[in-house]
Amino acid sequence: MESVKSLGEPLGLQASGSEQPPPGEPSEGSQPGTPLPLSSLGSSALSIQEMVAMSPELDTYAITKKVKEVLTDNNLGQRLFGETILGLTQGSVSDLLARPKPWHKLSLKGREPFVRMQLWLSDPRNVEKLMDMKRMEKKAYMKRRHSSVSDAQPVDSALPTGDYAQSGSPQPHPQQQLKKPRVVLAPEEKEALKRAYQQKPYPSPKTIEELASQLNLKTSTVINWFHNYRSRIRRELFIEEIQAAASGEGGSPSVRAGKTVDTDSCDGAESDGPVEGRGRPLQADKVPPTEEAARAATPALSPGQTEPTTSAGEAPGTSQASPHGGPSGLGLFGFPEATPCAASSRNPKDSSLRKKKAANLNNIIHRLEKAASKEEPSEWEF
DNA sequence: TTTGAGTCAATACC
DNA sequence: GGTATTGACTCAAA
Repeated sequence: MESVKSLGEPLGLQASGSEQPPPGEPSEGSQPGTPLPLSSLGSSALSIQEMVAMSPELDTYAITKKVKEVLTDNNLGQRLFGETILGLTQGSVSDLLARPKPWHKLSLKGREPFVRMQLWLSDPRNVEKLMDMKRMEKKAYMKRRHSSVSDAQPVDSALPTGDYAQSGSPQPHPQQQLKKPRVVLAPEEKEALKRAYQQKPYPSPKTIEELASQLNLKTSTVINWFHNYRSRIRRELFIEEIQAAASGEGGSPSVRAGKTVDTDSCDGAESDGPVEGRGRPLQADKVPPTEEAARAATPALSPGQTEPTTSAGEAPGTSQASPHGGPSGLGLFGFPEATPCAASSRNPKDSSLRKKKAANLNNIIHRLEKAASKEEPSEWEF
C-alpha cells in the first residue's frame, strides 16, 4: 500500500460495485480499444455507455489533475494507463490529460474516458493493479529480449525498426507495407497555412485547391490541416474560457496547474502551440477577399514567385497589417503583428488571449456570413 | 458533402 | 524511454 502514494479521496462518482477481481491478469489488456472490463474498475454490470449517460457532471480538470498526479507519483506511464484503463493510445492520453475539455463540451463518447478515469481513481487498489501489470510487462519484455538474444536474432529484432524489409522482424501485414508515410509539413508551409487561416478559417474548395498547388501539397492534406487546426484552436479556447473563469472567481490554482499550454508556447515544436494560429492577428481592417487567402500563403514559400510585398523572411502578416498597425506593428486588436513568440514572451497570457479572441471572432464572422447566405464576402468590416 | 469530435499512430522532443 | 505534437482517419450530425 505504501507504493500507492497519492490516491486520495474519490472525486465524486463512486464505483457502484464492490467486487474486485484478483489482482494481476493483464492478459491482453495492453491493446488500445480493450480497456479493463468495468468490473475490474469496481463498477457493477452497467455498461460504460450507461454509466456515462447516468453520470453527474464531472470536473474533468480535477480528474485529469488527479490522474496525472497518481501516474507521476507511482511512476506509471501514459501508455500503460491508456491502453489498460482507457482503451486509448499514449498520444490520446497525453492529449486528454494535457487539454481536458469541460464536461459540458464533451459528447457522450468524449465523456467515456473521464468516467473511466473517475472509476479508476475511486479505488486505490486499481493503482496497485496497474503497477502489477507494469511489473509483469517488464518481466515479459526481459524474457522476450533474452530469448531473442539467445536465438541469435539480429540486434533488437523485437523492436520496430520502421524498415521491415531489412530488419529481422517478422514480415508485416501487406497493408502495413502499403502504409502511407506521414506527411510532415515544413515550418514555412505551416506558416503559410496559418496565414491563410487568418484570412479564411473556412476556405472554399477553390482556395484549398490553390493553396495545395501553391504549397505543393495534396488537397487532402490542406483540408485535413484546416480541420485539425480549427478543432485544436477551438479546444484551446475552451481551456482559456475555463482558466479565465477560474481566475475570475479566484480560481483554483489546480486548474491552472496542469496547463502548460500557452505560457511556454514558444518552445519550437509548435512554437506557436496549437493556439498560435488564432494567435496570428486578424489582418488589419480588411481581410482580402476569399481567394486572396491562397495568394497570401505563398510569399513565405516562394518569395521569387510572387510579388515581393511580403518577403519570405519577413515577419508574417507584417506587410498587410502595416497600413493599420502602423509603426507600432500592432494589428487590429492592438497586439503585435509579428513574431508571436516574442510577443507572448513579453506578455504571454494577455497577448495569447487576445489572439485567440481575434481568431474566434474570425470564426464567428464566418458563421454570420454563412447564416446570411453570403457566398464570399467582398469585404470584411468591423 | 461538410464539419466537428474523437482517436490513432508516426515522429519530434526532452 | 516517456511524453507531446500533429497529419490522417472514422463516424455522426447537419
